[in-house]
Amino acid sequence: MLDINFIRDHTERVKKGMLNKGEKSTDIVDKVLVKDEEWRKLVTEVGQLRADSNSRAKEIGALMGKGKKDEAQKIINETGQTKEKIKELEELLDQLAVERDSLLYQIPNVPDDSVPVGATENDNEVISEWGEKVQKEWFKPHWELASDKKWIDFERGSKVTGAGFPFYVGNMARLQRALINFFLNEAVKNGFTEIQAPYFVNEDSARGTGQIPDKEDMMYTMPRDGFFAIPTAEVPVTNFHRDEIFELDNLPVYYTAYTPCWRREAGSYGADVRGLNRLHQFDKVELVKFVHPDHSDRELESLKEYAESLLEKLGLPFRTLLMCTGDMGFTQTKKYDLEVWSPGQKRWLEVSSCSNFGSFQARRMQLRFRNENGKNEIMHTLNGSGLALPRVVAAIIETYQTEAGDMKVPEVLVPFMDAEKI
RNA sequence: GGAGAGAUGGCUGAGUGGUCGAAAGCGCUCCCCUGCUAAGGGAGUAUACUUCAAAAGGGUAUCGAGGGUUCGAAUCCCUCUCUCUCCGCCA
Repeated sequence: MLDINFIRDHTERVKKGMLNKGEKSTDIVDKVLVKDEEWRKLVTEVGQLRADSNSRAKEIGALMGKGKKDEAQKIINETGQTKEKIKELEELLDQLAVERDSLLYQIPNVPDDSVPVGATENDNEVISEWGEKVQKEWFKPHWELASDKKWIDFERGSKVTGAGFPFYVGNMARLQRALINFFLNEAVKNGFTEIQAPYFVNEDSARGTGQIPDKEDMMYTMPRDGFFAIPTAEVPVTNFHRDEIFELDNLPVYYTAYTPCWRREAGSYGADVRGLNRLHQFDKVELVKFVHPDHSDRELESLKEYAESLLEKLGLPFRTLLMCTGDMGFTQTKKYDLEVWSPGQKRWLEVSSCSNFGSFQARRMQLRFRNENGKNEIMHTLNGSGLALPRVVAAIIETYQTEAGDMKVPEVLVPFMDAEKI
């Protein structure tokens, strides 16, 4: 959520950001300012009433102490209406705060100035491309190879759980494990602390990173226990430090975590969802950064560059996109997507998304640090995939396939696989 | 799952209805003393919101969370959460 004071001071900028992100109307900004105005007026009023009431109570206490019960009783008799009035206004105050906050939650983060203004994915900017796209006539899509080799069992996955929950079998299970190890090792080498996180989170955590109320439908829920299956490790890892205050010297903090991710993907259909392109359960190594607000810009750049280095090491051609305002999402100030080339499908597949959230997530989570002046200040958070497995696996299968129907193992994975070909 | 104990400021820990936002100690910051080290003396040291042009200063709230009783709650009552101990179960 945005800082209400920021909205008050930069109203036009907030509105412009909303429109650029594709919101139809900015009425909500005006509404929230009105609510805030009412709330602040009332807070002062209630404060005064409570001050009166407190000073009376002190007087009574003093009189009682001296044994002057009659005088005390006199004052007690006067307090009746004030008490009722306070109660009444307190209820109104709570209600106003709830209304103000629920409006506040609906205002998206303001895009950074460097983000191109645009409405759809067509307005995203391709900022770099790496690798040579090799194309052979006999190239097959990964699902054909995977089924020939019995590497991925979609049918049994459907039987046991449902569509989008495949089994990985034999060498493919091994390839997945190799990738997870490779990604985690690389991250640790680059200063990220590895952590293992819970796979379920509670409602507060889901709210902290912004899945609630915006993207509730993306998550699987366990109503009996009040848990959500994590749609990404970002949720538990960012919430790891919820409500904490960091010492200045301890920033930045980097984490990496491997977890499965569960997404309902309601409404998805068509050719996009074939094979490994879109699953309900998939594996991902996530990267999360907690940083000083002055550094989040450059931290995003280094995060993106790190994610790119993984694809380079795997020898997979890819391109990097700077997402336009309309395609970047509610909570981000700036976002890069990495797309790997899928030669079997002849299309780009998103495998990483690196985002700067500014203070948007941190404010909800009360994630603060003690700044240069000894004051508590909201920090900035970032995250990125490093990387999501299924589409990387798809690209590896397709890129490294041989005419005989085998697959060469990418060089960096050979030590993890104990095999050069599968 | 059963039984019991507990949750107070950065930490330890006092406080069972009336100047308690909270004793004391530790830690931390500043100052003084001391030619090193050690020790000693003094002052300060929570957060959020609000008021104010700003600072200073006010005000309000916060003793796990939420509700209640009362003129007044850290203190009494109810609900919840978490932690610890014992028993049971268990990878």
